[in-house]
Amino acid sequence: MSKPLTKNQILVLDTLKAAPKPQTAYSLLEQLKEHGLKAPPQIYRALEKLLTLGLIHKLESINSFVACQHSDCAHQIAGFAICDGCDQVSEIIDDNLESQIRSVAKTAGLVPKKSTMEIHGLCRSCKGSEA
Amino acid sequence: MSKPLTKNQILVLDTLKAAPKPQTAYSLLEQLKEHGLKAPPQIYRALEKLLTLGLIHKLESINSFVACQHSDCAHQIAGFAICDGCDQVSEIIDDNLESQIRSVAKTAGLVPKKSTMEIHGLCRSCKGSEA
DNA sequence: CCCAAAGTGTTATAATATAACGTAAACAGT
DNA sequence: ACTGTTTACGTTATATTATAACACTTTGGG
Ligand SMILES: [Zn+2]
Ligand SMILES: [Zn+2]
Ligand SMILES: [Zn+2]
Ligand SMILES: [Zn+2]
Repeated sequence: MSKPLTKNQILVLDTLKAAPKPQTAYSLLEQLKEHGLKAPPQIYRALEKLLTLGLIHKLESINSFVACQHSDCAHQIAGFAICDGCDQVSEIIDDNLESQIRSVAKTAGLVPKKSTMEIHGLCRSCKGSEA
Repeated sequence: MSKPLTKNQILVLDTLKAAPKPQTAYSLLEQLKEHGLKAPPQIYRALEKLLTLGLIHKLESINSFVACQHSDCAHQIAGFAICDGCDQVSEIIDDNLESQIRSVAKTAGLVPKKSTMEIHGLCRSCKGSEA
C-alpha cells in the first residue's frame, strides 16, 4: 500500500507536469501562491518527497525540477538532454547508460548510488534558427 | 600564444590544485582572504575563466570546483566519481563516455555543447568502514 | 485511546551567485 | 606615443537557491 500524496505534493507535481519546461523551486512557489502556499519550505519539502518517490527529477546544472517523463523511474538511470535555446528537456532512458555508469564507477573504485547526466546543447529547431 | 593567467586566477587555481577535495567558491574565498581577496566576484570571475580554459571543472551536484586531473581537457568529456563518505573525486576519461553522450543527445535531437556526468557513491575505503 | 511518524505553516537565516559601478592594466593598430 | 578596445580589477549591494528551527496538526498502527 503506497500512501497517497498530500495536498502540497500534488500541487507541486501537477504544476511540474503541466509546465513546458523545468521549474525552479521559487517559480513553483510563485505559481502556487494562489493555492495558498506561502513559503519556500513548503515547496522544498514536497519536492524532496517527490524526488524520493521517483516522480520528479532535479536538473543539477540548472537548479530546476521536471516531472518524470516515464511512468516512474525511481530505480532507473536517466540522462537529460537540455536545450539552452528553448529550455526543452528530454529524459532519455538508454540501456547502455547504466552500464556506462557502472564502468566509470568501477574505474574509480566506487560503488554507485545515484548519478546525474545532463547534456546541454541546441535542439533541432533552435539550431535551425541560430544567428 | 596563450595568455598567462592573472594573479587572482593563479591563486584560485593553485588553491584548487592543493585541495584534497572539491571546494566551494566561498571556501576558496575564505582561504584566499589572507592573500588579499575580499569579495565573491573576485573568486567567481577567476573560476569562470579557469572553467573556459578547461583547467578546472564544476561539480554541479555539489556546487563545488576541482582542478582538472588531466593536463587540460577543455574539449574532452569527463565523468566524475564522487565519494559521499570522504568527498574524494576521480575524474574519469572513458572513450565510451563520449559516444554514449552523443548517443543520448542524438536520441533527443540535440547538438551537444557541454555535458556533465556525476556519479555519487562510496569509495572502497568508505564502503569498508560502513556502519 | 495513545503513541509515533509524517506533514503543515511560519519566521528567520544560511549558502550560492550575480548586477552594477568606476578604475586600471594589457594590447593591437595607426 | 596616442588612441580605442578588451580584459581584469576592487567594491558595494543584491538576487537566487536552500535549510534551520519551532510549534502545531493529521495520520495510522497497536
Ligand atoms: Zn524519470
Ligand atoms: Zn530548443
Ligand atoms: Zn579535466
Ligand atoms: Zn570515500
